[in-house]
Amino acid sequence: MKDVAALAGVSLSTVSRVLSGGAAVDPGLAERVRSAAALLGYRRDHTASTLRRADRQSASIGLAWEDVSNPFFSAVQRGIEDVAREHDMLTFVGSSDEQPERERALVESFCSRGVDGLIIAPTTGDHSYLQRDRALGLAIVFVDRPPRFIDADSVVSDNSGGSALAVSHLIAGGHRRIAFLGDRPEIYTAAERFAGYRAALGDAGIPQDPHLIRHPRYHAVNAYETTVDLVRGPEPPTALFTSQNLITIGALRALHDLGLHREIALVGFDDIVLADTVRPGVTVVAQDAPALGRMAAELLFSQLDGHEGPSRHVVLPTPLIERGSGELRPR
Amino acid sequence: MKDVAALAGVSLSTVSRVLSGGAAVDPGLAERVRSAAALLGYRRDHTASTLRRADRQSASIGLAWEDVSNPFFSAVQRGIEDVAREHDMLTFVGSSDEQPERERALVESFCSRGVDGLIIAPTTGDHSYLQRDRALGLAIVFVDRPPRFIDADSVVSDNSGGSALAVSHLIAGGHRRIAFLGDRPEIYTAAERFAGYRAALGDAGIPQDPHLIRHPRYHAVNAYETTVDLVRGPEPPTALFTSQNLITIGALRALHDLGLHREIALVGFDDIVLADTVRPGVTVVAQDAPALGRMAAELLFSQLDGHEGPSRHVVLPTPLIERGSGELRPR
DNA sequence: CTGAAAGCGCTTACAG
DNA sequence: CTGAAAGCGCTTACAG
Repeated sequence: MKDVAALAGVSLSTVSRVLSGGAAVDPGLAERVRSAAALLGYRRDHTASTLRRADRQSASIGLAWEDVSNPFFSAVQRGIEDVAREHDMLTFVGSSDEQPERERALVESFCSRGVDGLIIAPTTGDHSYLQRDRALGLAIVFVDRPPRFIDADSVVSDNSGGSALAVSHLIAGGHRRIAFLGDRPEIYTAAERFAGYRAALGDAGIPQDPHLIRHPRYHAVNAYETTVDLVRGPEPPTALFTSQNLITIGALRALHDLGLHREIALVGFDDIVLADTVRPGVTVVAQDAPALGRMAAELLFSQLDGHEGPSRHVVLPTPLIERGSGELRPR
Repeated sequence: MKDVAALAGVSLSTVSRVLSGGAAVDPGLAERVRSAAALLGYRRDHTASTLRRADRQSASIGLAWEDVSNPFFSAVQRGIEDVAREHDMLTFVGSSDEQPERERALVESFCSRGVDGLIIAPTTGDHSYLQRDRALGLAIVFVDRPPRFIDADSVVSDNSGGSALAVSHLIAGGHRRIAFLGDRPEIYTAAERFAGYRAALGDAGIPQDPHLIRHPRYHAVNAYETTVDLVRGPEPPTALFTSQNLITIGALRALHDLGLHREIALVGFDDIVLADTVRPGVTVVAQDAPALGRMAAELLFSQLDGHEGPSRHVVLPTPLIERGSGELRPR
């Protein structure tokens, strides 16, 4: 900037005023400054600007996902980016791998680089450590799951409602032996989906059978084995409700390998690629990941625009998409 | 930091020395500083530190993808993150949507926030605009595609070799009418894969048939229509080589809908979810996206560690994964 | 080993 | 409208 000022023959103040565009400057001088800047290929140091500016905004936000390579989160991220771009905001992104310490380290890194806001898919754990930064003006929105021990804006899918919808759909198709395959119940989404399953059974007066309730961890391979175990058991289910995308994939592989994909009904939570190409097509209740992201970003920017008042908790619907696997009748 | 110094009863210099950990400080003083910092919940402002430090490193890098929500890029990103974490580096990420202006705006934003390095999946276009920053010490690595008009490190998959492998595999299975479905040939990867297709045909002495060469744009729905058009034509292919994941998905849907998935062979470039669940399983040549990311990150950090010398161009292999669809014989 | 002072690249009251 | 000066939160020669 010094060089630009020297070349244009004006003071640093004037260069700053021209380049930041706010204050009134003589058009002739402004033009001289602009052409000097262009000639030198000058680029403003945004971080130095942030340091001195009154608003102290860095125009960057931090995203903490469970795993950036999970297509669900990358779709959420894309929704956020589309909104952030309109605000000229850049995004830092990192993975917590579901480890609270790692999430916290990530948040620390984001904050020490002066982000204006945080969008977090919270790990299971205590989030009160964010209270302090929040009180100091940091904007925070939680997505996919609500946090614990902190009151803040959140955007989640209707996990229990969507799950109840899925299970009720199977019940309406005549099923009574419906297995539940879900992530560990400590995880909020897993617990909510399990609750939806139980609610739907309860509404229909169907007792829960502990043998049909399984919690394979996350990975598709475990879901595969769990499915094999279930269908080979003494009283196998006539339908499966697989409450997470990787679990759906594992279960689907197992049913196909065993040749049972036309015998045992399946409804999954979360849409998956090729769900409509497999035969029968995979019936799912679908989350709208980009919409979750857009909504989270809008809440965040409204906080940055000065929104006060009680926390907002948005729940997005999860419609049922019928493709065949969920419409198979019990034998 | 002022507050920490006051509470510990030392100068700012001493606090800085203790917290940055380099210089020798009296252990007693150091302890006083550390407990004062802990008491106040002090967090160092990393950007201010960057501004003044001799090395001027911000410990952040920028990633410019075509689309952050494309699972291929999010897998590359994860590979980068794993390496970056070891170096305590944070990553900015954004999408260019294959638009050169958008990529450039993204790079500008990254640079004005002082990133130490850039990993770019380049859009088709001129990248000489990066020369200047590169000369000024910015580390740059290109991934997935090489850049044009700039010499820099790059990491790509063996697009032509993998494609030739795929097509030779079909030829070895007895096919001679093999259709090519690829992205627009202006895109580097598309051109390379097309070259591999032609090379394999040439090696086998099979003439190219223009009717069998199609360039549906990117989206799965176009690939669907192209496939329908191909197989309903007067001299339909007996095999398809679909040279991109979304194209593979579109073609697969079309074959399944038309009931031709056991008649017409298919090999895709890039692995896809459920490829082993569809019947027949989808034969592909697979890229190792996390490995591309890790390698790109390692090249980047070696530049930051002072690597000099000619640019390095890494080509990662793309093995063939046989699952059934590529092993169907011509009727 | 420690502190006072200068300065990184900017912005912003404050005079003029 | 313009410039000289102070200062954002840090680090780093420079004396002591």
